[in-house]
Amino acid sequence: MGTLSWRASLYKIPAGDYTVLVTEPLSLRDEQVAQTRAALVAAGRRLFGGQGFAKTSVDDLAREARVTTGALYHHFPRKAALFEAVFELVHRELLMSAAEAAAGSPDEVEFLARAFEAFLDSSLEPDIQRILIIDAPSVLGPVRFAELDEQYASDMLVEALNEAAAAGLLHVEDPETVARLLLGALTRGTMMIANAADPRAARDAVAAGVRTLLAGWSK
Amino acid sequence: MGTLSWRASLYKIPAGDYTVLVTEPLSLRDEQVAQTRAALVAAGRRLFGGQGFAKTSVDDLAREARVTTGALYHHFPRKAALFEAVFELVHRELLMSAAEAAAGSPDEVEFLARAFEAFLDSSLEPDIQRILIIDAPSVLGPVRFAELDEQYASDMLVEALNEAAAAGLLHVEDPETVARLLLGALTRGTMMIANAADPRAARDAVAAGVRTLLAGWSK
DNA sequence: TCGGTTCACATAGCGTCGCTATGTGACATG
DNA sequence: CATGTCACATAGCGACGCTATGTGAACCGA
Repeated sequence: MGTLSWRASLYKIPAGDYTVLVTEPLSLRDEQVAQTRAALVAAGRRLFGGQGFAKTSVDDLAREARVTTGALYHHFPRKAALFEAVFELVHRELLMSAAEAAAGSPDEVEFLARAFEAFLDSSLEPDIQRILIIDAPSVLGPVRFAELDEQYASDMLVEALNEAAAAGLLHVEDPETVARLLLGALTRGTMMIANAADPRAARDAVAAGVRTLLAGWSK
Repeated sequence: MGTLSWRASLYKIPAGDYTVLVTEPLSLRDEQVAQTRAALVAAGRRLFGGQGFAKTSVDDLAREARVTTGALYHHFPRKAALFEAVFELVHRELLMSAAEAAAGSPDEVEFLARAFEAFLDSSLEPDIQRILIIDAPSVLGPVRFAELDEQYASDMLVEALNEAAAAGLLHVEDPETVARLLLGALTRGTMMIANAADPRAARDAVAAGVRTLLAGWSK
């Protein structure tokens, strides 16, 4: 436990359990520590997702987590560091649900299309959009945002593109670049959907557009 | 002058002159007012572009514009309102330079490709990226950002797509959606470029990727 | 030309925010 | 059981966004 940094993901939340870096059983005290941290991250998820980063004060966060600001600053050196933990959590959930939704696809291209649509569905929830798309770039800064986004989204997409290419289904010269561009298109698609008068219709329109993009690379 | 709101774009800056809503000659006093406003917007452009919205204080802005904070709040009701004026200015400049760079293209598809590359070149300048891409969504909020982005970018893109489709060069079913997706891909492309170890190489890779996207819709 | 009105800006200060310095008590350790 | 550690709590500082109010110059009708 001694080397457990604030960046490590050791906490329990209703959506699932993640234990990283630590394999041995935790003492009672360490469990309470993890609980406090989890409460802070959960509070961050609710408040950042609901009203955005700027309008959420550190006092709000501490109150929502039923701790004091001192506890918050014991776990996270800055307000933005708590946001980063929330960002990672939400991103991980999003990836998992997308992969789950796309599992069992008949081929690699269909896997991509289904994963994209799952991504779009998630962004029907405005809190996810607020955290991952609206606030993250400015709060984390462009450099850190690019690092995390690469780690959580781009890498997986590159892998999927490469598999589809290996299967002979897609013709992609530069998967690294294409993955970012696709991700950008998807991101903007989510903003369209979230702000559309008819989100359901917008979702279907974006999904069709993305499938058209994929079709453009088909052999 | 009486109905001139803070949203109106009446100022002079080194990059060009914009006079909106007012056609009759200005009095000396009105010119000084426009000068003050221009100084504030110019200061906002420098500071917001250099250090970002959050790290730029209202005092910084007033000092840079060589006025007091009272003057700033006389022209703009909130700090974010000054940012919005800067956003509109930069966006307009970007559109004009992109259209200029693409003028004289042999066909509509080539016009699009050249305009896109001009857009990418502009984002080699980190201040433009910081304002238009990183900070704008969170500062303006998703709703206002979507409105402005539609007004300044999407509409023009939709028009260009429709022209290309009318010329029989592109097969686009839903130009509205495709425009947003393309714009999203471009936006992410600019982030790639700005954070790349070799921006020039990244620029060419993104440009090639975007041309591939367009090729996917070619007949 | 003169009086009053307007208004562009200056000045001072309030409430809130992010963050820090310091205190404290429970628990782990030998 | 004594001692150290550490997970928090408490208090407060400096900076920030914004507002209330003051002021002087420019405009305007008589």
